[in-house]
Amino acid sequence: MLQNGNYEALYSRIPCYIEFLENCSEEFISSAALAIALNYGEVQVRKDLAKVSNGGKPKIGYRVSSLLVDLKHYMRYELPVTAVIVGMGRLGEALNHYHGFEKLNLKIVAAFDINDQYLNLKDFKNICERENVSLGIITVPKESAQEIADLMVESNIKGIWNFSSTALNVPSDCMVKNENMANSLAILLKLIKDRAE
Amino acid sequence: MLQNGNYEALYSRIPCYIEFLENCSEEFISSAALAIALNYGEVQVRKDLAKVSNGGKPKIGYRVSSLLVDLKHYMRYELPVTAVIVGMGRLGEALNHYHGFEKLNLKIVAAFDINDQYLNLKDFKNICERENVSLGIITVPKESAQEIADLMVESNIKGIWNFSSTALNVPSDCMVKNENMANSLAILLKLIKDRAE
DNA sequence: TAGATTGTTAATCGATTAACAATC
DNA sequence: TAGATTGTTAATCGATTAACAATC
Repeated sequence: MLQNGNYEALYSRIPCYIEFLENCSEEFISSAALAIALNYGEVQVRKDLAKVSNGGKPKIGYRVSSLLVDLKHYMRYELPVTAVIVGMGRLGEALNHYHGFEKLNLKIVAAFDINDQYLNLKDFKNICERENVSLGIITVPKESAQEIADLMVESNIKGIWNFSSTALNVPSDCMVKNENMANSLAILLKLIKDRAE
Repeated sequence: MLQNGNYEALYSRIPCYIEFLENCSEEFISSAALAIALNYGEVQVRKDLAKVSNGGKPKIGYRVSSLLVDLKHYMRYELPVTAVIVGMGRLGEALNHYHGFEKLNLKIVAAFDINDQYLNLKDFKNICERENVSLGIITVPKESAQEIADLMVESNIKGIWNFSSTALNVPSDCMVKNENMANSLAILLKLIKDRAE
């Protein structure tokens, strides 16, 4: 496993900066204005931007256009990635049609399911190798999630976006990001319930 | 805004403990076994469980059944919550049919959309008040997200699960949890790309 | 020059990990 | 009693915030 810092907190804010700046018509913007718009601390914004760009100018702020270039480059948006998705239930369908992945330079090249209106899993490895797929999206029920993950690892996929509600076992050179809807909701419900006393 | 600690990290692990223990047929379990199964640190498991239950027994471990009771009670699973969902595109449909919210004691009682096969927004406030709705799920495009959020606040909703890709402005007694798919994916892509050198 | 704004250093905070003491 | 396992105290780590110095 590689070792140079994780910065997930930072990585999660950068797309928000990008989103906001894409819709910003000014030539320059200050850290204070960004902080207010995105509900972050002012110092935090300056720290984030310092890590990513070569800085703003006192009294003027940051040039929006070059900040955008720097932020996107930092996130490596310019590198295209191809993905496949396995499990074409409602969630799989939703992700497959989602607008907003294009701007990340992600292309979903194949959709698999046991339902034969989609691609058959027997062709999975071939297709992944031919299309040089590096991301796998898992939207199958938890019972079959691990076997799909195994197939993905075997097919040289480097990252898994896991929507099934089970922990996956994969070698350390394959990244897994769990996106468990029910768990995420459980956190919000706990916060709501605690506030209500 | 209430002030007694946030513990989001802890809250996000608890549903995983619960999930695992639901499918565990032993009478007792050790922190080490849980740690291995869920890929957490052993000490972290013990700290988490100490916060939630009244403890295990050295040499024996934790009683699975009472641990489950304590974990669910800590998360307040016993309190039912009613929710509404606005925006019945593919993602809205997926969430509306999602299995796994029931176990959290959440019931989605109404689905709204401008498409008139669903409920009309003009009845929103009435329905929310009648059904005592405390959670709103937003799956509309970002252009209309803020106005839906305003309507929810006005209708006394206490928490918003926001799938639109924009920051919402709400008073501090309404919790917002952002679930921005594209941003979440961006983080994973960044990690994958960095690893590939 | 004065003032606004960036950049940096130090302090705080929270979460995780390590070391070890307590207990069945 | 010895050994396994829990529980707790202290150390570490990372992220955020506060205070202030640098600069245009």
